[in-house]
Amino acid sequence: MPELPEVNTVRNNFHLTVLHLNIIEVAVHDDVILRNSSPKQFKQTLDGRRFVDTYRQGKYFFGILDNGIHILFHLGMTGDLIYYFTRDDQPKYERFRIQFSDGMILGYNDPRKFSNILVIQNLPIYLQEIKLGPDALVISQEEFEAMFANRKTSLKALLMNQQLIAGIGNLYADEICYQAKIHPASSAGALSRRHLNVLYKLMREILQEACDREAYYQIYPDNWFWKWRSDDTKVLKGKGSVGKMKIAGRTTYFVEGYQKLIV
DNA sequence: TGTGATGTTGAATG
DNA sequence: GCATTCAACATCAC
Repeated sequence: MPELPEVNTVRNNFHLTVLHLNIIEVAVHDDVILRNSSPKQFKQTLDGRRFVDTYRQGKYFFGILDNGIHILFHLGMTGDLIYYFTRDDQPKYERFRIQFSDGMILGYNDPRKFSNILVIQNLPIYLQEIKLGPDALVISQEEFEAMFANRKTSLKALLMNQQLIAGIGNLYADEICYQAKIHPASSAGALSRRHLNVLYKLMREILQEACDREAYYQIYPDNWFWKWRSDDTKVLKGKGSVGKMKIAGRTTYFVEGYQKLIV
């Protein structure tokens, strides 16, 4: 689920549903994803409070309580926030739930339990500790271009490095490389100003478009890569065959020939 | 039955 | 200290 557009959508929904509502009950079913608090501490932190605002940087989404404490909801690979009213609708892999004064329940669902739920006293210090880079929709073109200087790593690894630029994961990295017609294994430091210009523009376009469509894949534009990458008999045939390889430890799809390898 | 999965991290290496 | 790579994390679904 969760790269920048997905997390942004989670944030928007959070605003539309539970912001400013009083928290009346918190229940923890599986505490593995609570990385710096016990279930008891977690409950005490939330009980009787309200979320009054949120903050998102890359894939890091924070709910801000009325006493200034931040709760990080990092969704990992499979985390999601589900809203419901009756127990029948409780999601199958709910790890904890927060009930609000209007009866709405926020269920935190995460089959794979790679989520990180943290209680954070001081947001700036935390962000500094994890050295989180600027959000991909906020970073300036100058900052973006400067990241690439003298980098030995691959384009894809750079795009997915959250300490350099926050928000891009495996799927959107492939999409950006495809639309830019640049091979994801290209050497980051070897890209020209022109390449970087195209990459920056496309990165913003793709992420913004995905945010606008609320990360709802089915209504993404037809010419996007993700739709066809597993089916090279169709749209991509005229461009080349779809290649698959591991880059930066992740399965990577690209179109041979069409995406130029720059080294 | 194996394999891979939209992420991060800490250890290991250079 | 910095840059980079990669196994490990825990579990489900095809």
